[in-house]
Amino acid sequence: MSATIKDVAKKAKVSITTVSMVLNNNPKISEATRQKVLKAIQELNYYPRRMARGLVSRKTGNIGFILTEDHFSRHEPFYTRIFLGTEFEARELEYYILLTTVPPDFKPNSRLPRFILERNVDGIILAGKVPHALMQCIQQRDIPVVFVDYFLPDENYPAVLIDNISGGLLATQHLIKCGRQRIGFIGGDIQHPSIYDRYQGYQRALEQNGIPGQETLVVVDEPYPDRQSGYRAMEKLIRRAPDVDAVFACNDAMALGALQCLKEKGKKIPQDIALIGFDDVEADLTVDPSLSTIRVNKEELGIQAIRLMIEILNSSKPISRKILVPVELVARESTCIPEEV
Amino acid sequence: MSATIKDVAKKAKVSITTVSMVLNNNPKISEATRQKVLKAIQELNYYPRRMARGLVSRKTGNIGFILTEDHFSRHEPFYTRIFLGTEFEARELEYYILLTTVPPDFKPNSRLPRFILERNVDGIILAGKVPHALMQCIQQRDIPVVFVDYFLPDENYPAVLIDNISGGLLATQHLIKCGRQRIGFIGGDIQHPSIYDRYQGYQRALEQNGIPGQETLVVVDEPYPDRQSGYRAMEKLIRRAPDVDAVFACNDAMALGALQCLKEKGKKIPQDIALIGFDDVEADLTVDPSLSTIRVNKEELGIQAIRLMIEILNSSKPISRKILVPVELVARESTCIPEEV
DNA sequence: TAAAATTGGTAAAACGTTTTAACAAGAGGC
DNA sequence: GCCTCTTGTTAAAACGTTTTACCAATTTTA
Repeated sequence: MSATIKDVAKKAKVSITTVSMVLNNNPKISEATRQKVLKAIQELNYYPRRMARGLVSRKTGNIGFILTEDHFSRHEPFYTRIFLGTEFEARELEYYILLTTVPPDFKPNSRLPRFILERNVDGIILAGKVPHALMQCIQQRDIPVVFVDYFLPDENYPAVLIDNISGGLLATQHLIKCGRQRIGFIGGDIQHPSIYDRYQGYQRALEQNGIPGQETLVVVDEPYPDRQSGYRAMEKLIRRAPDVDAVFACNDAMALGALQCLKEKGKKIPQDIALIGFDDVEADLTVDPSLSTIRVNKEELGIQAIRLMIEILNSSKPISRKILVPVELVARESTCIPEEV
Repeated sequence: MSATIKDVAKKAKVSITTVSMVLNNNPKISEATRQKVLKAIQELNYYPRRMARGLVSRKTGNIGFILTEDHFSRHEPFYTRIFLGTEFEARELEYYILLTTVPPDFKPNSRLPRFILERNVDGIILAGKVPHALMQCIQQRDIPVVFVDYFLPDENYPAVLIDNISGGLLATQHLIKCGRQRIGFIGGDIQHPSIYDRYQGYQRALEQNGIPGQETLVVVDEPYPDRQSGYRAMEKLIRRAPDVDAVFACNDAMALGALQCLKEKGKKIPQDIALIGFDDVEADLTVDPSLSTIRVNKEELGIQAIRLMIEILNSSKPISRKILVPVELVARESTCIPEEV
């Protein structure tokens, strides 16, 4: 078996306590003994076991990452990239990430993620919309949390968020610059803070340009923003407002659904209708025409979440900062009329 | 504080040992006491702490995942997808993955991954080529390992591998079916088992079709198979064999470099030269013409690795099975001459 | 110079489990 | 009716750290 703290103490002729104090950089230890202990540690190739340490210190060195099942699949690149961002940064800052998913319909008596039951994380990152019942369970065990790309409007939790308002503004301004005036908005549940903010940006851009908003141009009655709902919303929009000449979809998934719908209806994009999404996922480039969008740096969201979490873990007082990650317009074929050759 | 095993024992009026035995499904416990204990556990909402459990049982419930730094970045989708595969499956089988990277030039006295020093994993998955010095360190601590997409030819470790020979065969047969006869091969270090096997498949396909192999058509003196080396290898190949009419690149990164080179030289693809890669990464679709390739199910590699690892962890005797994950031809524009309209 | 404070260190308790060894109580063999 | 086996349970040791409470020696204060 490999060396334990006991072996080090014996070799350095000091007590176990002293070795522990050296390990934890306790300033009460004199330089002389510190060196003595350090030498023994090196000679024995000693390194403290995480499990022994964690049992008494109640620190695990792990950060939990929770998302709903529908947000973690090989077809959902968005949250996966955020997760990878947390992995990048956690590695840097000497933490490990434990990932788990929960069912979207998590009930108060559903089985909690194992790492919570086992007390195997110091804090939890919640990515995307999380079931409210889960939040309550976490809250009552008071484990520190950081939200990513979601937050509860009433409560004051720390969160890392996309600058959705700016994104909505950018997207809509771009459509206006392309000469469009009848600009539609299609979204999922408008109660979702991200979608709401993107909608706010849309509204503000219209106002700034003196374009009157119109209810018929806004379709936000789909519960979940995916391709299917994008298709349906687009169908509805074009039925209600046949003269629509541009569409801002609340995310790329819906935009791609809308694109399919428009193609089937024989609309030319962008000539008849310009289309812009939000997120910038890989699929945007594989469709024809390629999809303009608002680029979100997904890894950055994860990185910031880890930094914030670790700041919280090291702080004695509560922190409830919100961090806004900036976005960027990516103009592609779906909004830019190609030069005639 | 939340309940401990002690509280359960007190409530159920049994010893701590008995509770522990119930938790671990020890058959020596009578049904009556088992029920009594179970009831107490439920009433107290008890769940054993991982850290306490792990300290004595010497099981962590974690599996380490190691790759070299250059294999884990946002521009390297291949190994990232394998990693995600392990996350998918580990979640299913009640393990957590701890990810870390090591420098490609890991030296015998380099700092080992922290989870090894801390004894915080039950086994380690090694993805891609790993430094030999690292392997030796792991070996002498005898931690179970599973290789993914790499193995040491001399040693007999369990491994999950791509069916590279079949892939090389498929790719080359496809080029032959497209009517090509002067088929080049460009690869990185031919010592690398994956590249060697792809080359073997290439050779076999030529043989089967009675096409003589020619040394001038094979360029394998690049050390690392990325875009730059693909560009260089292609330059060299076309200089040595100007009449080459098809190229099989050992992976998509090199193929994409080769594609760029060919375009700059004014070659029409696939008319003048057909091109096929290996791996199937996202970028294949974003280039023009889109790149034909051999698709590797990267998540599947990760999934199989986890299954194999857990089988090893649960087995008393050593297992050194090798699993071959099948591949699939994906014919795109870079090999298929488009119909004239 | 005596009392108080500081410095550098230690023994022992604690963390929450599993594992080991031992032990009653009852069953079966003779 | 004594011995041996089984069955079910337990007390205590062990796992490898950190934390707590205390102590002796030195330095500072009054």
